[in-house]
Amino acid sequence: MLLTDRQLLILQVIVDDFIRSAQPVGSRSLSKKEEISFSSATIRNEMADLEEMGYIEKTHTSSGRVPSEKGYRYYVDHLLSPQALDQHDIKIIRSIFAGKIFEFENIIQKSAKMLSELTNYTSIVLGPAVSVNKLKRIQIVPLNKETAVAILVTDTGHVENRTFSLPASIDSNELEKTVNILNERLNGVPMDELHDKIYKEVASLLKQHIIHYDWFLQSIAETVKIPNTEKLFFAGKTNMLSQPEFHDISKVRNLLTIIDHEEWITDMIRSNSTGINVKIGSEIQNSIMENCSLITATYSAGSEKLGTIAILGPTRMEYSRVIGLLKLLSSDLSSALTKLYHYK
Amino acid sequence: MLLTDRQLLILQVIVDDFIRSAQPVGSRSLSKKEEISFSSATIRNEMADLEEMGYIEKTHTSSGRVPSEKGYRYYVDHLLSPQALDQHDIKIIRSIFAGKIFEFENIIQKSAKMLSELTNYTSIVLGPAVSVNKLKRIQIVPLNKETAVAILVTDTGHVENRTFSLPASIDSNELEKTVNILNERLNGVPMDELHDKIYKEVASLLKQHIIHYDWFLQSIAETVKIPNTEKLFFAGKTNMLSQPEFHDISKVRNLLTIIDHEEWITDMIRSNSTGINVKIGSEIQNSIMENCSLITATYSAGSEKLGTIAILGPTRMEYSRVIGLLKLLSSDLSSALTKLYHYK
DNA sequence: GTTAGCACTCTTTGTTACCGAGTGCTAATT
DNA sequence: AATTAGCACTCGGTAACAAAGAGTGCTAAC
Repeated sequence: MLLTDRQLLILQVIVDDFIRSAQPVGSRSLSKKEEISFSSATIRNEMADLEEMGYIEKTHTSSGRVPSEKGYRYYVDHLLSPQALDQHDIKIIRSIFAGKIFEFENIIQKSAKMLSELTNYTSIVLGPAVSVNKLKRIQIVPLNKETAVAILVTDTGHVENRTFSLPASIDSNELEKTVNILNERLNGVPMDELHDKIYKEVASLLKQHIIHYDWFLQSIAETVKIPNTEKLFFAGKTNMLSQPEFHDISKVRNLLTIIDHEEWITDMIRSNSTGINVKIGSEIQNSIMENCSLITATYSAGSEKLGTIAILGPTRMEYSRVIGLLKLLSSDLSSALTKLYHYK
Repeated sequence: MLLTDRQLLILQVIVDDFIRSAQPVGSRSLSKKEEISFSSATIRNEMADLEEMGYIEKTHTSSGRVPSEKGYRYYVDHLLSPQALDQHDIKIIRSIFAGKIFEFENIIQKSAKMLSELTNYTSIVLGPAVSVNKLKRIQIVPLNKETAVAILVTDTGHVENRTFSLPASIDSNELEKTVNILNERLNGVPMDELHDKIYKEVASLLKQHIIHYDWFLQSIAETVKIPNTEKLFFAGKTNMLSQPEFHDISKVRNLLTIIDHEEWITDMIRSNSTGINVKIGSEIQNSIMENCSLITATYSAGSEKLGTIAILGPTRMEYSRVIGLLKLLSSDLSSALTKLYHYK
């Protein structure tokens, strides 16, 4: 059953008003708005219909109306006022990319910070999985007779390091040879294939040159196993506390607890589609996030998808503005990274 | 004016009871305790004296008493029941050091986590300043024609890395020479002296070998400037939310905001003395932390002080237990690190 | 189809009363 | 002289109740 134009208008004004005020919207206050020309009684009738269809709800029998999840969903899908981004917002976002950009993490963290400051919601950026990057160089720096640091540099300039035990028997000559072999054989290999590749291609070579090679080999292979979880960057974790729907301590606690579980957040945010994605309330599939919405946008370098930017806020979120901001940021970020990594 | 034994006893029981229950302690409930053999009227008289001397307070005219800051201070300084650590606590702390230890950050993070889980307070560990470590090796890995990653490894196995621009003119041969010179000249130099040392000792050498050396030199010198802030490790940031004194959202927000300002926390925790240090309420010198206490303990490797472990909780904190835990952990941590870094 | 009018519902706010836990003081007891 | 029993008093918390206000649904009139 389709909504009439008037119902659409009323739904839109209700959602807009509730997003702004966080207060249930009554027929009388609606009738006073300039975009609405009919009486409160008419509005009451229409609201009764909208409620019957599930787009709005009452908090109690004689209260004003509040958008339901279905209402928000409809609003986001069909009623979003054209996203004219604020000049100030644009300026702030652009400022992130003003200076020369060297490091990925830097710019990502800055993006997250700006987003959370602009919106006053929590922003989360999911970085690229290190595991898909390719090895540029491996280096082993002995610290003393028994331990050494292995350093892995990827083609994106990301550095991983890990300390491990050296075999007592090894000398610096052998170590150097090993490193050379490793670099020769492993250059350009994706990080998550290093472990296998070492056994397949490096083992035999190493055997010829190194005494006690087996234990050393295993040790290196183990060291090279980078956890393939994408790194998360947060900003504004506590912004939720200033939202009126979180004036209840226990809700806040639950929410912050979830936020501190990075693996859950990663699962929540990682998306296989590209572009903007809006999850409202129970669509997030997490009962504690029932009154939250999660808006995600993907970013990429060249044609390769790298990660996701997300904003977590109350269901009563400024969808229009947030979507606009995310679109802008993800596209700016993508082109910055494309340049940074010299994709064409 | 000295306290009588009976006043001491009463003060102690009040503090103990309040720490346990978070409820003001009345004369009647005190008189029922087995360690107390006199009547509630007597207790009332003594409490009036204790209040006059500023050790305890009333929340309103006819309420029970609550320890004042001065009361807590006296309690911590003189009345702490001998810290018999729970076997279970000891076991947990010891478990941190069970496996072979390779990496500093690992063990520190684990310590913070265990502490916060055991106590249900917020735990903060201040790591050592990287700036006092000595350079073990510097490595430069070119990513493409224009950029390269500089990697600095310290004698403690800590790795810092930074991306920077390469001069267009440089070739791999020159780069290799440069790295060799840097390593020759800078090995063992404290991290915070690298910048100066490069200008003093490396500049002239570099000049002989490298074309366009000046800009390159400056670029490297800049890259080598490691921020000399100590790294902070947190655990249980939101534990405060479960403390009854923080049932007020605005308090929680203020507190969490402070906690997210790492530089403030660093200042708060960094201590020049060694050993255990207890700061109660306003002694923390931060009005938002008025109802918090901060207990810190230092840890070291050999005779060199490395950092600080801290527990942040409500003034109504389990001082005895926390101090016990911190003493144990800081000494275990110190000996583990002493071993790890091969101090004698 | 729209709207004015009205009875009704439910939250919010304020008032009042009362209970219980606690105190300070005085007088009796040890 | 120190301790304790007794009692009047204070204050926070809770419940009960009333009144105000915002809102609804329905009916009848426009």
